[in-house]
Amino acid sequence: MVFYSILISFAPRNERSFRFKMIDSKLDKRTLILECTLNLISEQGFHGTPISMIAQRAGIGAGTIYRYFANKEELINELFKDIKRDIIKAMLNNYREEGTYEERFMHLWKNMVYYFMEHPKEFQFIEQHRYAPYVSNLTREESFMILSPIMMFFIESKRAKAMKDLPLYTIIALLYGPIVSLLKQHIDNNQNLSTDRINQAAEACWDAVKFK
Amino acid sequence: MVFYSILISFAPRNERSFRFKMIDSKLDKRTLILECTLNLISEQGFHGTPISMIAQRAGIGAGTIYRYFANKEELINELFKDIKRDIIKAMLNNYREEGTYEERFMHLWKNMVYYFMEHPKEFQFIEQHRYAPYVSNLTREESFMILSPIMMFFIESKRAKAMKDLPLYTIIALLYGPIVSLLKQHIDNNQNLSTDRINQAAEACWDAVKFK
Amino acid sequence: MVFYSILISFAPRNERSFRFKMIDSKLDKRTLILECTLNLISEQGFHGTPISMIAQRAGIGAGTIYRYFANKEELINELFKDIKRDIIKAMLNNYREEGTYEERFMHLWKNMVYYFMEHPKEFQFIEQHRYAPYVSNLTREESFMILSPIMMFFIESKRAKAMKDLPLYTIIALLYGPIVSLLKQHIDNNQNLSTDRINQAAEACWDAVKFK
Amino acid sequence: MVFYSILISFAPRNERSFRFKMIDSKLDKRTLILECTLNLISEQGFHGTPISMIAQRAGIGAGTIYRYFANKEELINELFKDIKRDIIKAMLNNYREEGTYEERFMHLWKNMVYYFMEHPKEFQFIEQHRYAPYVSNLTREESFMILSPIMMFFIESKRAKAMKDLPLYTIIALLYGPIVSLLKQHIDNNQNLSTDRINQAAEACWDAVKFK
DNA sequence: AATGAATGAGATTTCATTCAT
DNA sequence: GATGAATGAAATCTCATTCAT
Repeated sequence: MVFYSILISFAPRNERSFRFKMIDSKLDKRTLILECTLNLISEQGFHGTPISMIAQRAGIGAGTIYRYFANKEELINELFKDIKRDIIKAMLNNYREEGTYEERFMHLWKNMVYYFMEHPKEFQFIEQHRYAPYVSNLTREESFMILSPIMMFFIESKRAKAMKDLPLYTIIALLYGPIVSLLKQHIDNNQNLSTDRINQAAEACWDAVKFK
Repeated sequence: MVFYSILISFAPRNERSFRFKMIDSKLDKRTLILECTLNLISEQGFHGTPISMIAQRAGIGAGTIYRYFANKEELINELFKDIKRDIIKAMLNNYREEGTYEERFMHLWKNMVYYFMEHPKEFQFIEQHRYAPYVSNLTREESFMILSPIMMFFIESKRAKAMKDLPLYTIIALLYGPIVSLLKQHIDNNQNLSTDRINQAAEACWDAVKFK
Repeated sequence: MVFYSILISFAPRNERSFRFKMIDSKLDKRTLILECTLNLISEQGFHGTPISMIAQRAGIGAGTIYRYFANKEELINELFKDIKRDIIKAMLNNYREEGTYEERFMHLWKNMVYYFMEHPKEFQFIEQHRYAPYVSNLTREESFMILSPIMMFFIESKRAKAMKDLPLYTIIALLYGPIVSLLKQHIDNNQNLSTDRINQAAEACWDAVKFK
Repeated sequence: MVFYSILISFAPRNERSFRFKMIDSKLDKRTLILECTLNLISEQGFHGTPISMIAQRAGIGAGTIYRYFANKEELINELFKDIKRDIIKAMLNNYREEGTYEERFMHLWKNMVYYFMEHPKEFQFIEQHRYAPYVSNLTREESFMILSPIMMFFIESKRAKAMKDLPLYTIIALLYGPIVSLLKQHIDNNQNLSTDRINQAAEACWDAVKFK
């Protein structure tokens, strides 16, 4: 469940992350490796992407990757975490705690849809690797560390009788589940996501959870 | 998009299925291999499940697997197809074209949830392998061959003004997406799916698509 | 050196060979297996011809082959020996110990060329497997058992000062070597062997060995 | 037809050959692999020479071989091409376009015999793999690219009425065929090739093709 | 720090041979 | 006698990881 797993991984940046924006060739290379990994995995699949191919694409030596990541598992893992951070960031883009609950929901929900539409590789990667053993372990560890603004929004909405009094996780399923399905249709099945379809679906999602 | 891909694969049973219940050691072995594969993949993941391990678990020689499946890809593929057939069968279990549209929806929707709850390995496998290259090809090939009762139900519901006039694929996303999310919570995150939660979610899904 | 190895393998038929012409289903099957083996090897190469394929082509069970041949090596071996016998037989076809030495040489030499032209599979098989370890051992064992009419012809020709006084094996090389080369050209390189080319070459070979 | 296929492969040396004499560990390893392959194949036969054995003999890891050759077929192929180059080089050793045609023929012909006598493994390998599918393709591709000095020599000899007016390929068969046969006797059958026998055979070959 | 050649464990797959039917 | 399913040893090949340069 990505929505959930995204929310909970809104953890404080570690040392590495702090240096993230510095113009630091070491971190540039780290980012480069992650980008090449994402691109190659979305092109060739996980099986078809050996470390040597990532190195070649990145224009570096294979051994160099091991200066940034302990092993292939950690590389995938870090990529997963980085993408989750980006998703959260995108979803909260321009989000203000004002307006009606419906308006705020629409903002968050559509932000996510548009982010995924603009980043299909990230979407596919997250969906594909959700079940990988290392990812789920990680997720669980981080699970109760953070309560993100989005979780807060749901809780507040329920309290304010704007949303049905459903279990938090049921709400997440009702709102995030359709996003995944719509995007898979969009990406895989050529069931194009027009602005109209997005708006209709957003409304329907709200109908599912809004207080009657 | 599994809901969809499941629907369209409601093809007539092939020879194999007919002979299925015969006490036929050859078919027993085929089934045995598929079962061991499913179990091992759900335990060890796809990467952690070499052919040799499947053979060992099944108590047969590794080469024997190649008498039943041309290669590992075909084995996974056949497993995927078999599970899809079972899911469809389960969803249509006791389904009758009578009662209100809401009642009929509840029947289909809950059938699917319960099937997945009772078959978590199958659920995980289907979700995990949706992106595998062979699967998407398969899906597309079968895509327009069959119009299942479920698709018919959606179309009829719209015509009868029981459901909103949304694109068919939007409806599917709104109804199937939450199932996937709920089940992932159930299986991965220990967010248990009680009968209450299921009923609440079913109602909310209906709220999302029902004609207002 | 096939010419040589052919000559010396003109051994008395063993029990099996005696029954060869009987209408004996066991022997028919043996012959069938050998024929299919030869055909498949010439089509698919030795590597591409597993026992199971031979069995399939012959329309019999794989296990059955093991009733006729102890193992694959023996099968190839027997095929080799059978073909050698046929070649000898063909070369001596209509051969009479009369006429000039040149005439008798022409008869033998052309018989062999024509036989190979009509049996390219046999030719290729013999050439291909000359080096197989089992074959060379065999050849050596049989080597000094038989003095064939052809060897006799060479010896007599030398004695009669019709041929140069060259070592027997030199004569064989001078006469058989060009046959192999010509046939490889014919089969591989589309350097067609016309009657003219054959006659010219036969004459040239005779020029090589005839007494001056 | 090797004589021919040798002649036509007298291509300009590639990069590899240039760097050949440099003390370059990478090329040393490539050469090492080829040498071990040739030795093992001549000892154990093609079937009896798995990659792992080559690696062991070369004292390197099995995977290393795949850094130099894409697969086993390419390894054999490269070995074939390398040997062909060496043969051509040997045959033209000290060859000058002067003297009588007979003298020049003797030089070329004996050079080849002596090279093969000194390199029996190379001889056997070339003879053994002439029929391999990849080799014949190769040969054909290169077929019309090069007109070697040897072909020129034959053509010129015919024009000068030093040789009979036979088709070029017939001449090749008459001269190369006996070489193969003689060497097989020498190597397989212990029919030793003395200088006398070589000289006699060379003369006889010349008798076969010389203008009368 | 960066490289990429080398490694070798391990994966997939083939196939000669056996043996229960 | 015939069969062909089953076997499993062995072959080819891949690739994550190491380490000398």
